[in-house]
Amino acid sequence: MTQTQLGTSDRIHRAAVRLFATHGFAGTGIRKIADEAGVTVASLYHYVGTKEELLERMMEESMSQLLRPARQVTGDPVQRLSALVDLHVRRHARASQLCRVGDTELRSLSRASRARVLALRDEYQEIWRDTITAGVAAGDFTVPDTNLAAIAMLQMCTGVAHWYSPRGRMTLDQVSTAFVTMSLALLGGGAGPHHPAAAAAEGGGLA
Amino acid sequence: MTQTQLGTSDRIHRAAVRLFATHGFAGTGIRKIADEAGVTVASLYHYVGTKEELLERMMEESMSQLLRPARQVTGDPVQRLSALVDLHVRRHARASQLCRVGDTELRSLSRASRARVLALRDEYQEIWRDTITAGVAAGDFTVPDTNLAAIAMLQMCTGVAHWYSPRGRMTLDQVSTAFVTMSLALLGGGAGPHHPAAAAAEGGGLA
Amino acid sequence: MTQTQLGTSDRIHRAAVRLFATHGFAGTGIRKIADEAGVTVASLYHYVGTKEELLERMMEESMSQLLRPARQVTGDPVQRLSALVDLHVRRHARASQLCRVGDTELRSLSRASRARVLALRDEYQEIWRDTITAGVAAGDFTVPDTNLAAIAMLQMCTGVAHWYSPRGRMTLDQVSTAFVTMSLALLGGGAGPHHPAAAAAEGGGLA
Amino acid sequence: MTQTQLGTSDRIHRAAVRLFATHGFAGTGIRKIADEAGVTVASLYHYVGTKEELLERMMEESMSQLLRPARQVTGDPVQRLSALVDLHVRRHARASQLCRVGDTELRSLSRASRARVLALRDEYQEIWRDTITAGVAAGDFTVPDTNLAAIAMLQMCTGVAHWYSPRGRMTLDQVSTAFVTMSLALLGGGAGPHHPAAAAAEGGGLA
DNA sequence: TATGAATGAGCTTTCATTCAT
DNA sequence: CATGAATGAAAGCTCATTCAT
Repeated sequence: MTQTQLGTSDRIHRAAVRLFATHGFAGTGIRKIADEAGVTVASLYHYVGTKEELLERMMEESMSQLLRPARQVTGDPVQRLSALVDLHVRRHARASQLCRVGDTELRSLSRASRARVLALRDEYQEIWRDTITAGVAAGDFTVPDTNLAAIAMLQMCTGVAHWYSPRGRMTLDQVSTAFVTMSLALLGGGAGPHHPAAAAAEGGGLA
Repeated sequence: MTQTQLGTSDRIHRAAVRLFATHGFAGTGIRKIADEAGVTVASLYHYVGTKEELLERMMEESMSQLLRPARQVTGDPVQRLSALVDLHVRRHARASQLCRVGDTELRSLSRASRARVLALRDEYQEIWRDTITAGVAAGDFTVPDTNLAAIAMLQMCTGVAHWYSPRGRMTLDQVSTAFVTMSLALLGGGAGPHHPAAAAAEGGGLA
Repeated sequence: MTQTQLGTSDRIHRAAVRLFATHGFAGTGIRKIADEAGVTVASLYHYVGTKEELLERMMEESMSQLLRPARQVTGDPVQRLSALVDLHVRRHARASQLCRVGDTELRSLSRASRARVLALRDEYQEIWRDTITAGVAAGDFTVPDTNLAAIAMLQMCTGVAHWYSPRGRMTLDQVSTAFVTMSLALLGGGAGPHHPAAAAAEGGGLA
Repeated sequence: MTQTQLGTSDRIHRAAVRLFATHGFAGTGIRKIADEAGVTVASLYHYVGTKEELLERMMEESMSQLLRPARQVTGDPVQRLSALVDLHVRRHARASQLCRVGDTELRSLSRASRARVLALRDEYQEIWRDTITAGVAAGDFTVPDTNLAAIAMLQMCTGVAHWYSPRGRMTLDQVSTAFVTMSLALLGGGAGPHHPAAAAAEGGGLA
């Protein structure tokens, strides 16, 4: 019910995401996209413009949908870090194809739009870095190097997009919980009761 | 001075690695490879077979140079895990282009050679998994899920190939040490004195 | 005047027939076909598929246009044989280029479509063989070997495609009559009044 | 015993004949010829020169080995015609590959050497025509058109190269006899005792 | 809104040939 | 004698894109 009768433009975008994720931007022809979306090539150009424009929109969407919720994370460093991991993991599991494209195809963007996407990414990483820095300052975390830890954890959580399947061995909740646990461990803090899902499930108390 | 007079075949392969890493397999034309290597297109075909054969050789080399030393890691679980992280990080820092290709271009291989590379990769991951399992059994590690931990750590260490630069803020030794520390933390074990580089540095080994 | 405004696809096919007949399939480049047809190479591919598909269509058309009328030949063996020779000679004179391609380029077909064309050819030859066999049974023909005679006569009549010209010494009617005469002689029957053209000319048929 | 230790040049020529006959001149690469002959490409050039030179020698050999014995045929028209058919059929059966190349690849020759080969072919056809003309004058043959008969019969006999196999249903003697019989029938003369093989077998009398 | 037609530039690969050793 | 190396040209085919209708 949420989305009946997908619009033509959306159909094209979905097809493109699927194909870019599977074969890469350079490895995907617009003919294949049009076929997959069930439109003619000329129609494709009518709706979405250039192949690169398709990618640009995809990349910016990919990054901003990660960034927007991250901006609103609040709480103490442990809570914030947990929330960031949770958001990142869930999004990379649920929108894995889009996330994979976002991760891989920076190189395929024009200089101008690469800069735009990089700015978003930098802001996103900054949020992670700041959280860790705050946690270290508060004595919650102990890491060899703040920046390194941020990058390492981001990479670790991003990997989810490559293997998660809703039909897999673990539920998404379990996966997310595990990643929060591992992340907090990595940061030298105990794997406390701070997992957002757990918190939500419990009813919120610190316990 | 270390390597004078690179052979033509090697020059081609280096050029291909560089370009595949930067623009992807599909995004790289053989003309560009030939140009970069300083040979004509026809000469390129005299030395290497198809563009895909170029990739195949690259991928298999990439995986086996990771696998070979990993097979010979010994010691208790903590030592072994530390050594695996060290090897992985160092290789991804030193041969970052090749490693990036190895990571990204599985999709560009034919079914047959993809299977061959995947077999190597599976063996490699198995070594990590086994080490973690052993560490858990020995009481050294505590993880939410062994398999998940292995994948997560691999992903985390692989990321090094994307940002490490010899002219960066940290030396490779520092980077490696930091990753070992974070890995052991993630596994719930203390960051003891087991880092190979550290061990070598303090214990007064041969060199 | 007979055919105004040839379609693009037809222009391409005609050009291909002309060139394949003259230089052979392997000796003809698609660039030359496109030039000859007055289109760009890319346009050529918009209309026809592969170069091989061009040949396939040509070969099947070549054989079926020979086979279709042959299937409907009726009368006593002498009449039927005369009609077969007449049809074969006329077609090889009128569509000489297509027939030459049909004769020469079986080797250039893929296994699959070669089989398809060979099936048509076999059926065609079977009609000739059956006619001769019937004539022998009826006492009209005397040949050393039925199969040999069929092949020999086919080859003989096929040759017309190599030398006939509408501006030559003999009219097509004369050529056809001569081949019917020689064929019946070869078969040991008199060159009676059974030539289709002759019959039409004398008997005062419809036209 | 007749030919042990084939010379390199001969090996190359045989390979070329085989391949040209099967795939055509334009469809055969020199690399394949070299491979088939077991030499390097450079060696091939050392021994036989250009691909076109290879074809030229082949074509001229093909025609002159047909022409030379034909020049020496003697006897009355029936005997001569019978001998010509016998020679043509036997050669096209025994050297079928070379004959097929000779028949098909005139188009692949340069203008100059095509002229040379055509001169030989014209002389050869002239012998056939003269024989038929003489037979007609002598009252032995009756044909609608001398030239047409010559061409038709040549084409008919040439066909042998396309289907004869030493492991086939009929011996070469039988095939040749049948073609002589059919030829004489075509020419309106009885299938008398003039077949060369038969004559040789009998001991020569007219009977 | 929708599409068939059209195209220049590019793709990967093979071609016949030469030449230094 | 023999060969690996090298090459410009051409092969068949696909590319992303435009445009008239």
